[in-house]
Amino acid sequence: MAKIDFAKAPTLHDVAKAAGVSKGTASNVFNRPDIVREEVRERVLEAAKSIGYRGPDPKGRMLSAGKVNAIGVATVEPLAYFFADPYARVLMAGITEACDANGTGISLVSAANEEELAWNVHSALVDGFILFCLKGADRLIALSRERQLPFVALDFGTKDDAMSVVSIDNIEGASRAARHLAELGHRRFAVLSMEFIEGSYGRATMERVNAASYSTSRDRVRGYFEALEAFGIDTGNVPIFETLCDRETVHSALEEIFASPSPPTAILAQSDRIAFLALDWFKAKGISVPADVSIVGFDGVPESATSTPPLTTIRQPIAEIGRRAVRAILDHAGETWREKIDTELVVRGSTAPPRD
Amino acid sequence: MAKIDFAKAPTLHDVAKAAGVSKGTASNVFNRPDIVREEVRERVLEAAKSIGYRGPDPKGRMLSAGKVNAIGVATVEPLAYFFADPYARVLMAGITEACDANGTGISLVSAANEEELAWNVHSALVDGFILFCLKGADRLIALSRERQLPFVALDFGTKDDAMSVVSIDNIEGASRAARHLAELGHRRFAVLSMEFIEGSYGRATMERVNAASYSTSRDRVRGYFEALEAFGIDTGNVPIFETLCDRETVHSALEEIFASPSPPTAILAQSDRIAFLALDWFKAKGISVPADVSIVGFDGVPESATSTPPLTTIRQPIAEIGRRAVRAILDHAGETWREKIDTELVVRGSTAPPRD
DNA sequence: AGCAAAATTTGAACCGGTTCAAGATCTATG
DNA sequence: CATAGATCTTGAACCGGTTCAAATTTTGCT
Repeated sequence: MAKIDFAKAPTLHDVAKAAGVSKGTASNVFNRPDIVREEVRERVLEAAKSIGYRGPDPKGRMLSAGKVNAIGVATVEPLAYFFADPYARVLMAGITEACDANGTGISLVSAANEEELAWNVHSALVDGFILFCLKGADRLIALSRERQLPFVALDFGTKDDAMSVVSIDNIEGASRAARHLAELGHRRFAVLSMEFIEGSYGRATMERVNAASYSTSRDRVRGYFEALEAFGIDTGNVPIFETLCDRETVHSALEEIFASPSPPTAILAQSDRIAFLALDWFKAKGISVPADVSIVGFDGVPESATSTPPLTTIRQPIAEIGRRAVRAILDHAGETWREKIDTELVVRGSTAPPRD
Repeated sequence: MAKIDFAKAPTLHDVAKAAGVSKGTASNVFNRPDIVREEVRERVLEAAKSIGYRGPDPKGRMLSAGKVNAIGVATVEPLAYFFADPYARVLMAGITEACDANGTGISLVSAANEEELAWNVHSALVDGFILFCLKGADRLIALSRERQLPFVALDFGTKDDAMSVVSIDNIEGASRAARHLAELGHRRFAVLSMEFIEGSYGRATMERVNAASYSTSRDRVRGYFEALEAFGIDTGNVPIFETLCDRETVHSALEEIFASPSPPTAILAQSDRIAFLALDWFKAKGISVPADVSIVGFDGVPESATSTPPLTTIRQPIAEIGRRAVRAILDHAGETWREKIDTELVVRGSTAPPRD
């Protein structure tokens, strides 16, 4: 195995010396060749070639430029999350697209444990962060603040105004979902929500909803109820079940919901993932969707188009969110940029009028 | 919108001045706090806090350290490819896992057009590259060489010895596939290959195979034939069809293959993707797999487990390849590191004895 | 108190470039 | 031929840290 000595790489200074010019001129040869006399330019280029210099090292350029031309996408999940989760993937597609168009690089920063995350956020070579907030958003935000770089949080409801955010209108989206079902004639509902408070699940009261630390879940409930009330439905009777978006909590919520003497004919699921888990449960129980019960999801991940049945859902323009986040960093670094993007109801096969 | 002035961020120098110590001491406070007298340490920390200094800027650290603690994953596809392609995703999962474990960051570098790619490779702030070679591998390799950083190419057959490579044994893997079919009793085969030469497709002669610029395709053919010959099968009669891994070229190859008076009972597909396209075609034609014809893929992407029927395939340890590539950069920078990883036959539902 | 060893702190050099005011050289014109 | 103006080149300052030999301060002991 030939050992190559990467350390001895020649520097601009070496080139300048070899060509008998100043460092400044040598620098110009590579960055503004037009202002250097042709003869000198060629001499420098030749010298560079002869000593094996391939152009300015980005490390040096970066320091003096003060920027690295890359943005970091940060999350609390392990790095692999970016490539595994459907929502994350579509989002990243949008982010990468916008970065590509701008010649900006992307660094993935994350870490399973708190300490490493702090280090990673503090030491990432980036010009700004896009915070992919799931759990642990607060920590992530605090760390980003410390880093004193522009950052934008994604779709994360927070009361914190002093922060850039690109998000969707959860209330509006949720109310679209509920309105759709109500218009189909449904009158008995149940809500399958994401966590209101980290780690909690089970039947939730409206107090808990209002005390939510995750405003996304809270807003979606509000949106649902707003629409239902417009149809004269007593939302006090609509059960809300908090889940961890996993099989166990979703299924046990459904057990409880359908143990009722007058079970709902329509389910409002706060995410597609929850909806898919519900579809599994219905299938296992021999409950037919949408004949026996309708369900609408939220997010509009690609899989929602191909599930059985295809899922009626509220589509977030996920990729667009990614693109806008990049633009927010690139074009609005330094300001507090807040932007809300519209959602869209996508009617597919999981909703139909109630059996009556 | 409050405009925050990110430019005025205080530097280590400011802190030192404010605390009345030298820059060197201030630096030590953050990097080797133990060697600084407690009283001084606290004075510096206090000064830092009071002027809003949050710790050393990684840009500066990086320059003097000479390394950035991140590796670049480069490909010629647009960035979004990393999040879209199943093979890429599994690979990235492996890469990220290894990086995570090492506290190393990941930068994605790519570009659709040649010029930008060159710029991106030259200016990426990384300590080394993993080259995700698909098309355009040569350019990518040339660029990486120029950058004079350690790099390792992935699963890319090349005659070039002066380069680190982590790859699988294509000959061995392919021969496993063929042997499996031969052992089931098949005697009439056809090969659906990937490109031998960029952009070409259609029936291929053995000359073309041997002249392949993509050695992966070539080696797989060699592996197939090696195994078949061991069963006394005359490989001269086994048709090889080069495809672009897309619907059109795969389907037209199959049209031609099955137009024969004695069509094959077994198909050797050089990638799962090709195999999936073939499954589509068989389904459309009412040809039953594996009753009428058997097919084995190559790669073992996750989808192969859930296709209809589930695909018998040669599983590459894709994630492991990613992990090893990271280790190669991290542990063997500077040497020419070459490593071959074993494949594994995964028997599922797309192969059965021939109808006879 | 006196002195050597141990513990800290300093200051300059360096990492690899970019930038720009000032100086040097060249060109064109009267 | 002199000179203003245009064109190049230089050299020093700067980007934000780290490092280490040398200088300084403390500490431990007699």
